[in-house]
Parts: sequence; C-alpha cells; structure tokens
Amino acid sequence: MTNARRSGPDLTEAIMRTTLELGQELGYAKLSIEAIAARAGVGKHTIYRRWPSKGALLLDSLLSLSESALGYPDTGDLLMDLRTQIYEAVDLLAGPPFSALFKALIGEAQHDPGVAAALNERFIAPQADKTVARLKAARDQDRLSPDFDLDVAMAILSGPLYFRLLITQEPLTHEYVDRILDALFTGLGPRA
Amino acid sequence: MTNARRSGPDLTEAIMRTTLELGQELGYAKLSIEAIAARAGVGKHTIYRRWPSKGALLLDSLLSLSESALGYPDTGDLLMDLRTQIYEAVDLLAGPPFSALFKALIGEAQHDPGVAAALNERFIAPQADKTVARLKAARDQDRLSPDFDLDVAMAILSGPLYFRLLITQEPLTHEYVDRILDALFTGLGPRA
DNA sequence: CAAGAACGGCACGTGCCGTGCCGTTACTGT
DNA sequence: ACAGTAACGGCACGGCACGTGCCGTTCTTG
Repeated sequence: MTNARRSGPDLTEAIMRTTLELGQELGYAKLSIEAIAARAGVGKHTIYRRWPSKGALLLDSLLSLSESALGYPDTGDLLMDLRTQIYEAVDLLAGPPFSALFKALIGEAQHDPGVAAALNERFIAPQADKTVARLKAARDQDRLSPDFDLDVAMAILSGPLYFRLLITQEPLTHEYVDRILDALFTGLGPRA
Repeated sequence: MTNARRSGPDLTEAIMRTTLELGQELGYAKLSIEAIAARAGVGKHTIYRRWPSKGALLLDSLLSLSESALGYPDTGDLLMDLRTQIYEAVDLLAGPPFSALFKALIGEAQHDPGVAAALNERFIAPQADKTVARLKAARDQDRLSPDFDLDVAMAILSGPLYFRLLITQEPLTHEYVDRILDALFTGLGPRA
C-alpha cells in the first residue's frame, strides 16, 4: 500500500520538469507555483523549501538543460569554434521550445535582483568567460592583433543577439550570427 | 462646492505622472493599478479605460518623457553625432531615476506581446531608423565604405548597450559607449 | 437645456500568494 | 532494530490585487 512517495533529488528534478512543461503550455505569466505543485503531485511547501520564487525555480529548470549541453571547442580555427559555440547556444535558448521561457526569465531578472545575479553567475558569466578565453588563446597564438579588445569583442558577439532576442524580437538565425561574426573579424568595410 | 473634477487629457497626464512616481517608490513588481488609482485620486475604471495593462501604462508614461527629449543632430561629424545621440539616450533611460522602470518595461515586453510591439514601434524602431539614416548619410557622402553594413552597425552600436543594461547589469558609462564606438569605427585591431 | 459620456467611490467574485497545521512516510544514527 | 527527526502531501487560511459591475454625480455635447 505504500504509495511510493518520492524524495530528495528525485522530487527536485520532477518539479523542474513539470515547471518547463507547464511553462510551455501556459506561458510564464500564467504559470503559478500552485499549478506546478498540483501537476507534479507535490505540496507547495516542497517547492517553497527549494526555491524562493517562481523566477528562481524557472532559472534552475532552464539551466538544468544547458549545463551539460554547452561546451566550447578549440579546434585551432577561431572563427569556426565561435560559430559552433554560438550556433549551439542560440539554438538551445532562442529556438523552440524554450525561447519564450528563457526570455521571460531575463524579463524576471529585470525586477528580481536575486534572479539577475544568479543568471549572471551561473549562465552569462561562464559563457562569456569561455568566449573570452577562446579569443585570448587565439591572440596568444598571434592569430589576433595584440591590442584586440577581448571584452568589447565579446560584447559585440553577444549584444546584438540579445538585442534581437529581447528587443526587436526577430528570429535569431544562423545567418544573422554569421553577419555579426563577419562584421567583427573582417570589419564593416574600411573608412573612405 | 464643485470639487474641481478633472477630465480628459488632464487626467491621462496625471495618471502617467503618478505611475512614474509610484513606480520609483515601489519598483515595478509592487506597483499596482489599485495603488496608482488611489494615489492619483481616480477610479480604477478611468485607468482601465485608457490602458489595457500595467505594462501599457508604464510604456506610455516613460515614452512621454523621451518623445521630446531625443533628437538626432547632423553636424557633419558622424562620430560626434553618434556619440551625442547615444549619450543622451543612455543618460535618459539607463541612468537615474528611470533606469529601473525602463528595464522593468523591457522585462514586461518578454511576456506581453502587446507591450513588445508598442515598445518597438514607438521607441526602438524610430531610434534605430534615425541611427541608420545618419549612417547612410555618411556613407552617401563617401565617409564610409560603400559596403558598410548599416543594419549590423546599428546592432553593434545598440546591442552591447542593452546587453550591459539588461544582462550583466553593469552601469552604462560614457566611457563604455566610447569603447563600442571605437571598436566599430577603428576596428578591434587587424588580424595578424 | 436635455441626453449621454465620463467620472469617483464602493463592492464583489476570483486567483494566487505565502504560511501554518495535520497525519503520514522516509531517512538517520546508534 | 528502533526511536527520533526531517521531509512529505493535503488542506485551510488571511491577504492582496485583479478586473468588472453598479451607483450617483459631474462635465461635455449638440
């Protein structure tokens, strides 16, 4: 008769899975912790014990997807490595089925400092660090000018993508990624 | 004994003013239409009659500030014109006292398509168009290479700024604007 | 000056919040 | 093996803001 009550990490994972599931169905705005608890067959306490807010829960749920997925190759070909890496990230987070939830999460970060900090520490900064490290390796091997500004380069690679994703809300295609990469490395055409 | 009941445009303006006021005090998350109505001495209907949502109300409130403020000079010096324009925009929207509300508005746009569309049509696109137009003028005068990609240039100018504002949440300084402008026009250093 | 729209004030039902309490179940250390 | 404890599901609660009615009053329009 024991109803196979689940425990510990099991539950955590089940809750996160349910969060992504319900989030896709309802959208972030209509997603409620009450509904997640009901769907997951879980008491609300069990959720509140683990996460302080809906945003934190969604953050963990989404990051559990990316943690294993996003590596960073170094084949020696800088441009190709960057392209590979950015394609992966863009496909995972800006494509279906998680694009809307990821955008909502960044939205939540705009008025929840905790979410903002966690998002930075656990996703943005590591990703940026890897990009900068890959650029630095290329510079150290004299494949880039010694005065190449790594941080600005990284911002130019990321900025326009997030601009498209969050502001103009146009689709993030590989073709667009290529245009940014081209602009960064071959320049926008010399001044007359 | 007539209690000087206000009407029409008067009210609209008063509500928007109260929205900005209360928004600064409470932050967007805790800002409620109920509280705005109470503070403004107005029935909730009067607000709902004008705006469909809190986001739409905040959008109008914030845009009423920028509409008159953000011009676009053409002195002939492209770099200086861009710098002037971007400084202005950055100071107005990314500096106190409206930075937090502006960020919250963009956050709202992530799960309210209406707000997203209105934000684009009434603020982002006009601003981008002006930038592109200014760049195009320079290119037409042979101050830029004929194959200078105007749209990508515009994205490289805006993207990193929004990236800083929304993602890494670092302060948007004039110095940072300068670094982006430098990178765009003098390049990041040629490849070895 | 009459008709109607817009107004402020109030009340209502609804949904979700976050918390407290219950009895039950699974883990812990000895 | 077994007691003690922590975590669990379920339920109920007060609180708050939502969005919508209704009322009586005031302003605008023709």
